[in-house]
Amino acid sequence: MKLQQLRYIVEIQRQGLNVSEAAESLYTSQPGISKQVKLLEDELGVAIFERSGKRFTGVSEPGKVVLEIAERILREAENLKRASSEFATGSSGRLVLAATHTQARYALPVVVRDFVAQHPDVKLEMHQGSPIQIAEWVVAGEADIGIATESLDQYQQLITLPIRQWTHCVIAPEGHPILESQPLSLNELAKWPLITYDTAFTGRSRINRAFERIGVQPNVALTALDADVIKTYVSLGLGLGIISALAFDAQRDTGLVAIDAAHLFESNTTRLALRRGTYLRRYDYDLISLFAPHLSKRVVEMAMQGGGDEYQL
Amino acid sequence: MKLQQLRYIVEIQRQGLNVSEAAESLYTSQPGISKQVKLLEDELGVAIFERSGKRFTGVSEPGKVVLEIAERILREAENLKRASSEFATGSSGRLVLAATHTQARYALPVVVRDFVAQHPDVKLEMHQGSPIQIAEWVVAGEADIGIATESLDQYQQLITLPIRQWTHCVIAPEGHPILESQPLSLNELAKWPLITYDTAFTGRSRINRAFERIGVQPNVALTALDADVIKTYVSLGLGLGIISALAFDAQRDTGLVAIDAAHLFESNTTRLALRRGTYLRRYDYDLISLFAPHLSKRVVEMAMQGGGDEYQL
DNA sequence: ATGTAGCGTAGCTGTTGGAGTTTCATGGAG
DNA sequence: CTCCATGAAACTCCAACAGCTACGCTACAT
Repeated sequence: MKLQQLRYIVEIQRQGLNVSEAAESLYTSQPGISKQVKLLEDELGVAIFERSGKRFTGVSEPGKVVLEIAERILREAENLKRASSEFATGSSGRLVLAATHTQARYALPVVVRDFVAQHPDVKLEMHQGSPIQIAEWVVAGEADIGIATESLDQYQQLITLPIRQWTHCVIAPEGHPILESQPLSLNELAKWPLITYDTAFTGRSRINRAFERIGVQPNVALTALDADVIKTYVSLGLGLGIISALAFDAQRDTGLVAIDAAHLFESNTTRLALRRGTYLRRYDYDLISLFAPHLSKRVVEMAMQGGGDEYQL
Repeated sequence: MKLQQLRYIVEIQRQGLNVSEAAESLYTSQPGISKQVKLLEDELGVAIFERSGKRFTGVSEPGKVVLEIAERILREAENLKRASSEFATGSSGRLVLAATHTQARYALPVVVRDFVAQHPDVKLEMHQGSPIQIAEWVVAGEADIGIATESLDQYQQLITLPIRQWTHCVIAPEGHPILESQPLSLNELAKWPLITYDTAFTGRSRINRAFERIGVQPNVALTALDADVIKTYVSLGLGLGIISALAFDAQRDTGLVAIDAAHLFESNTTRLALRRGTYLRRYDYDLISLFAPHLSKRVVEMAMQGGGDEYQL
């Protein structure tokens, strides 16, 4: 059994059972792969793939088990390389951070600044995307750390850790009549056109749920992917905005007023996602600790080990 | 990176950093190993071993991490072979069960009989040993399943599951004066010479602790590794026996009387030990379920996954 | 000082992984 | 039904390399 052979079968599966494509993506020849697959199957004594004639048509029952274990082995092999390259290159390296707009724009700048100062030799890359994209990047190993408020709990292969809680706030242009009605209620809010986040972004699900619970259909005039766009349209008078309280800055956002809405919508928890079983380098831990001081190396290790038991904020 | 290279470095560590011995135990030549180690170190960019001149004198810091991951990879590779050989050979295979005398003699016979009937093609091997030996066999992968009452919780690499609780009983020759004193007390017991298990066997620690707690020094005249020996000497009138209640059978053990001692000594829990991260075959699960019906495949899988969270009887 | 255990180096060889080309099987379009 | 496109297997060939033997060198013990 060779690591190479395992790489081949995993890649064949990834390419939808097409050996030629697998060969291409691994920069080798199709016959070479065919041969190695055959050798592996002979050695293990089981057929990994189902064939009809010369086509691969499926993964056999034993093949499923074999592929699963093979993937684990390859992941560990990846870890081995990561771990030793960390030692080899000292503090230098590359860290890919995947985050949503909200996090990238409002929460991460300070963290990134401090991290870059602490680790000048680490190339920090930020990938911005939707929560689902973020989760998938982390699962695929394309990102080392993912940060988002939604969707991260859907993936069995992710370990997620709570970073911080936050609530929504309502923003209105100065002088808007709603500013008179204190305290703010959902019914009051529903009378106005609303501008808020797109589905599956930044706590949008909590907003929907709040209105659903009182049986009121909000008038969502416009949805956007980020608070900056929302703020722009609120300034233009198109409606009231509902955004993360993290995203409002009284200094900068002139002409706008924020009203706390913690009592209207459930609070949200920003979470950090790591791929289960991945080796974390010193600077991975450092970035996490910078972002969430309560997540010490020890706490993160526990979560990676335990898997099941959830760390509570 | 090749699996072979990982095997080499792990074996070097196992053989106390002696490359020549590692070569011998892997049936290959010393220069071959030296060369592969060097290649691996070059590829990873780190020195795995510390050398003084041409001697290997230690494992470097990165080497520790590398070796740890390498061991995981090799274990998974082992799992892959086990898994596919299970499919390849159908229901046949080999299962090594390590147990103490008490278990092998009194608890396992029924289980083994049923298992053999269920799986005529599986070669069942029993290794009898001390609890510590059992634990080490399982850790080393020499035994698939270990069963004992003591010591199993000392090993981080083992998953242990509770099988059943049992208590001790006192055995005496018929007509012995102690049979008059009901209920039995520790102080009463301490007046007679006692015959019981050797240290670290079958709940002996509980026996010691009970006497310690009341500050009485028991007169242990003889210790043995198993209940059969103890019973023999009790029959000869050398003293009173303290054995597992499992080991007494009123039918067979004529001339002896057992007195329940559940109120004198803490109860003991027989545990089953598996190596963390090992692939279990269908018949491994079957044997476990036969022995402990509450340990269904699902429960065992949970324990293997979770690791931390303990299943309670 | 000297012997020995034990690793590295050199050179050789058999094995094998992979490239290139050809052949064969399948399934879909006309 | 025929023909063609797709895609896997078969075969040959070659370069790379793992591993072996022989030998030299270093560290350490006596």
